[in-house]
Order: sequence, then C-alpha cells, then structure tokens
Amino acid sequence: MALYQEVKKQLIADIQSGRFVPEKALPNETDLAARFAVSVGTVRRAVEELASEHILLRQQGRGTFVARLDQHRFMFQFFKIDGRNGSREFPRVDLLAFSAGKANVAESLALDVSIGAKVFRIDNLLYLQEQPVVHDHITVAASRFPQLSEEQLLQRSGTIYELYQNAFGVVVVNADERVRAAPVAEPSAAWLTLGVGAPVLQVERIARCITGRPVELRVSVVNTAAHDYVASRSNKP
Amino acid sequence: MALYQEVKKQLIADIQSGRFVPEKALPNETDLAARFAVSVGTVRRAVEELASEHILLRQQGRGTFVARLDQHRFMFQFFKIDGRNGSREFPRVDLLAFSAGKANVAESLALDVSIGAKVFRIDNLLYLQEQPVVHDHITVAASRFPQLSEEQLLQRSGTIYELYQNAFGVVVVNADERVRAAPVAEPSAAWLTLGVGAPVLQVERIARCITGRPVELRVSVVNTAAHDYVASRSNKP
DNA sequence: AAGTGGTCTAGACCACTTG
DNA sequence: AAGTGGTCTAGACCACTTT
Repeated sequence: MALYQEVKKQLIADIQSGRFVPEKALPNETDLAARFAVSVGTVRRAVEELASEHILLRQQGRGTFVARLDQHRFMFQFFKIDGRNGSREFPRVDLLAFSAGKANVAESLALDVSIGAKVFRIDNLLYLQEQPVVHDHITVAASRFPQLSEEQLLQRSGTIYELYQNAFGVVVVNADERVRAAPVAEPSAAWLTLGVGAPVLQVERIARCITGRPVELRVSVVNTAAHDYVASRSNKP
Repeated sequence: MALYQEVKKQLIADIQSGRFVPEKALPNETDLAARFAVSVGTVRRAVEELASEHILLRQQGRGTFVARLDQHRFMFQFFKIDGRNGSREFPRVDLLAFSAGKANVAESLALDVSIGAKVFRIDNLLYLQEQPVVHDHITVAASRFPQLSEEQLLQRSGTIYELYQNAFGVVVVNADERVRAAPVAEPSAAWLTLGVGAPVLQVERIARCITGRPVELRVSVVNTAAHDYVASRSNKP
C-alpha cells in the first residue's frame, strides 16, 4: 500500500479515536509530516483525499479541521428533497415517536447486527413550507448509540447526524439509497394527509460511518406532489 | 486562475475539437508539459482532475485516453436501475418511435433552445430479465445532432451516449435527475403492462456535455415492482 | 509579522505494459 | 529495453487569516 494511504488510514484512526475534534485545528502539514516521517507532499495528498470526501475541511490561512455534520453539510450531502419549483430549504422536524425494540430481519441485515439485538426506532415528520412532506422511520443499533434518549433527540440543536457525531463519536460519511414508487399505507398516509393508496416515493437509506460499517437504516416516505428527490449523475465522484 | 486550471481548460478544448480521440493515447506527460510550458506536476494535476471526472482514462504503462462512453461506463455512471434482489444488468433496448418535431416549453427550458426549435424525439423500452421495466422518452436538439436518423439509432453497436460521442462529438459527462412518484398514464402503462394509475417512478434527467450545456432531456417511467432506482450520497464526489 | 494552506517546480525512483 | 503513468521527495513562492 502506498505511503499516503497509510497516512490517510492513520488520520482516520485519529479522527475516530477522538484525538482530532471539529473545534480544534489539526497539526499543520509540516508537523504531520514530521510525525509520520514522510514529506509534506505525501501528507497533503492524504489530507486532500479526506477533504474531498468531506471528512476534513481545509481553510487557507486557518488550518485543517474535522468536518462538522452541520445543517449546511446535511443539506448538501444527505437531504435531497427539493420543491418542484426549485425551492430548497432545511425542513422542520417533528419527533413523532421514539422506542427501543429488537431488530427484525431487515434491520439486522441492514445494520449488520444479529436478529433480536437491541435497537432504537425513531419516527420523524418533516415539514417543508409548513406542509408535511416526508415521514422518516429510523432504526439504529443500541450498541452504537448506548442510552440514546428521547430527551437527546428533542433537545439537540442541529441535525441528527450532528448528534451522532457529538454525543456518540459516530461520523456518518456516506449513504446508499434505494428509491421506489409505492402506494402509501398507514400510518404514513395520515401523517402526510394523503388518501391510502396514493403514489408516494419510498426511500431506503443505509448510512455508513468512516469505516464503512452501517450506522443507520432509514425508510422515508415522501409525498412528491410538489417536491422531487434530486440526484446528480456527477462527473465529480 | 491557477495554471493547472488553464491546462485543464486547454485539454478540454482539445477533446471537444476532436484533436484527442478515444482510440489514440494523448501525448505523454513530459510532452504535454513541454507544450504548455509548465512542469510535469502541473500537467499531472490537470489530467488527474479530468480522470476523476471520467473524462480521461489513465492506464499505467499504456498512456492516457479520452474515456469512451461504453456500456460499462454507462452502467456505472448513468444507469441506476437495479433489481430489488441486487441483480444488475445492462438492459435490452427496443426503439419504439423516432420523430422530428418542434420544442415545447419544457423542452426549450431544459435544452436551452428556443420554443419551436427543431428537436428529435426518441421512445425506448428497456427490458431487464426479459421484462419491460423502463419507458424512456428522449428529446435532443437537432442543432446538436444534425441529421440524426432512425437508422443510426437502430444500427448503433453501443449505448446511445456512445453514439452521441462518436457520430456527433458530443461528450455527455454528467446529468441531473429529479425523481418523483406518480400514477402511470398511457402510453407508458401499456408498454410496461401496468394498469393505468399504478404507482411508478418518474425520472426527469437533463444530461450535460463537457462544457456544462444541456444535451438531452429524458423522462423515464420506471416500474419499481421488482426494481429500484439507486443513488449514493457519496463521500467521494 | 507569523503561521496556515495553495500552487508550482525539478527530479528520483517504482510499477506496469508493450515490443 | 523502452516508454508510460504512479509515488515520493525537497524546496520556493503565493494567498489568506490571525495576532
């Protein structure tokens, strides 16, 4: 394996261990190079890759920081529901339900835990322009989020991914989504004020942390009467 | 603007002008550096970016090539319908209709041509595992694809994007997609052997060329009974 | 002024493909 | 053996932010 990849792996380990935190700048490139006993150019390459993956954030003149999963990044990377007219806003989130339970088959497969393992389930209703548009059903493994509580969810200031990062050291870095059309069923129909059977978008998301392990399963039911799910078949991976 | 960006721009111009073609390797890095009067490292940076955007393809020991929009790349970058069971295959494509016409409002907005400008319209039916799954309705501007003919479409060997590239020098490099759920209408319902009103996925894609200008508008109607539209909220743009 | 990341250079050596 | 891209080094200078 190339040297810069070793450096990158070490930096990832340092981020995961909590050695680097979002508030404080990392050591500068010269110091990092000395610590790893490589040239500055090699450190730069490792840091550049992590920056391109939105894991680190470089700021000329200030330093390099662990990226925070704040509202702006959440919108940029994870929230992909826009108004049909092009409007784009951060949703208001209402917590509908929070409970502990045992993983079913789908959850155990998605989260890579055994069937019956303790999980937390969260139901959220997302409003855009004061209209309910998305019903989220979230499942996370209790082993990754010990003692996650309703109070934490209610009192968090930022996104739920920021809560994962700050309170549990779990850094979500990417997600796979599968999208399909389906007739809406209860209870989503009621939350979205739709008649049962109306066509809705169903999005199944598996979010992964920096090591690639699954962290969260989220099934979103989206009323696409006035909103779209947007994706980019980008040339910039 | 940084030097490597100037080099990149020049390389893009060379690709567009047809100076570089997919079959023949570009000049090697040393020669390119000499031509642009910059260091090899600067050329490398420009070429690396183009490679990361899938516009160029570097092969150690062989050389650097303009990327072909072949089946593999089409599947990788643009075709995002997978079987629910995880199967992933290149679709069989049936041409249903080909015609010339005048751009309507939606087409003129999407393709950045004036209303009433000459366009070609293509209807395709895509089969996966011998079942009709996607009904594509494609619109392109005649100004970008002069004398596009039904024969060319029928006789092409590869993907339609490869035809754009080889026959018209139009290189599609990315696409924006908006996805929504809707009840299926005719004629899609018949092609997909669905009852009118069944929930289907509707995908509106605007494909863009290397300069960012829109090239193709494609509305896809997808039967997601056994297939999903997949997307990645990637850390690797 | 001091310290950070951003760009550019020049060159060495390695890994891979082709003739 | 010759030619290609891939990695790594060492250093200069620039642009930006903070003190």
